[in-house]
Amino acid sequence: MISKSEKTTKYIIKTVAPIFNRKGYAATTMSDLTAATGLTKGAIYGNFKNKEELAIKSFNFSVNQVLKSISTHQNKNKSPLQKLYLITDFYKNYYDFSKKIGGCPILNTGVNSKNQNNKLHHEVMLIIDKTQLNIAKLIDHGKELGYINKNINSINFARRLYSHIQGAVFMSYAMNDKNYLYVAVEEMNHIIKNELEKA
Amino acid sequence: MISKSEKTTKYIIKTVAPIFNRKGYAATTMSDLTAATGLTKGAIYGNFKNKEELAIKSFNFSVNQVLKSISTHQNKNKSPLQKLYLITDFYKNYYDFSKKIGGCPILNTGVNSKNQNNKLHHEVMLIIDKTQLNIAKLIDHGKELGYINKNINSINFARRLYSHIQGAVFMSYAMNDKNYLYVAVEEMNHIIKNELEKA
DNA sequence: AAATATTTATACCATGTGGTATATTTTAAA
DNA sequence: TTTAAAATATACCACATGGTATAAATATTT
Repeated sequence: MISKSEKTTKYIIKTVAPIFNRKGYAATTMSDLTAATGLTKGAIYGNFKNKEELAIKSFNFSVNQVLKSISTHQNKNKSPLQKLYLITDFYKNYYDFSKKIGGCPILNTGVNSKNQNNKLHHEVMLIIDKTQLNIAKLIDHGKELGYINKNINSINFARRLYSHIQGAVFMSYAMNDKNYLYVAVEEMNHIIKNELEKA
Repeated sequence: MISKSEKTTKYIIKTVAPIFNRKGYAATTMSDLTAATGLTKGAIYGNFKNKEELAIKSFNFSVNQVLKSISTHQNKNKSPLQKLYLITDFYKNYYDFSKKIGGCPILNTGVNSKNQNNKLHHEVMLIIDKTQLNIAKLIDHGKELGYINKNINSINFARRLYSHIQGAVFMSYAMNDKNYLYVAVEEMNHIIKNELEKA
């Protein structure tokens, strides 16, 4: 049996996550949160220890929205190499996708939490590490199946790919221009084909 | 004759710029600024209309520190192609360099000002546009002198280069790892050599 | 249906916020 | 050296901040 507070807890996180994402931890006020949820501070503090706990759970909610969407997108193909291409393909629509959730949570929280909120920043680093590792595992799997060149360093390649994509995510966000993403995806696909794929 | 206020105005900007850069506009309080400068609010508001004006001038100060350093670094060589390599070379040390000024002002303000402060965000876009245009001009000059392949689209290449670098700037910042910059610089140099340089 | 436990609203707290009017001090001009 | 002007400090403003104790309302159990 799901309790009342479990439902409102989820409702608060879902409602509040895009606000934290867009404005950052410090700039988001409790008034923003009560206004958005239609609840009072009493209700919010009844479900969360403090603003920070809510911010961290909101960040993880936003990140999971991204990761789930990538995962779903990847289910279109079984091959690890094709799953890699499906990652870059996902980012073609990331400008519009991330707009709906208040921007890229990794980029926004990565920048906003640095030197500001160690717990949040720690969460960001964990997610980046995890994501890069997942890409590396995909590459390893591709090696095993003989699709991918075994000379390549999986984790290094994953880091390059992620860095490249985040650059385009930032540029498209800062300049309101999806084209940065399109170009970066083309470039990444080119690199995957030339460096990763076996002849 | 330089007036007293001109000196304190510059002193305030110089002192305050890294704080705005690190914390962002909203999270930086007037108390932060009076504490750092050792001046009172009366003094600060005597030299600046409001917090926003000071933030914009601080941003431009931080950006100019970066641009001047790049420019100085570029003076090591006259050739436009070599000047391009000197740009990427500059970013090898950007982790330590930007740390001194509170982080990359383009990245930080680009993210923090989006949907938060339109004037600041506008400044960021102007600087990015200007920087990309300068890179494109360098490429154009290289074409004229016969060093660079004329088939390449200068502004598109400049955008790719900038996007790639900012990705590494973000990753190194978020992950406390200079290696992202080293790898991205190597990759960019490789791309410049293969795509730009005439055989 | 009554009693109990959980959840939410109200009213408040001390402190901090950006900003300003004015007094005081410091600088420059006469 | 006196005087006018410019720059800085003080003291204050109304309002917002994160957070809490407690009362009211709502669910849940008995």
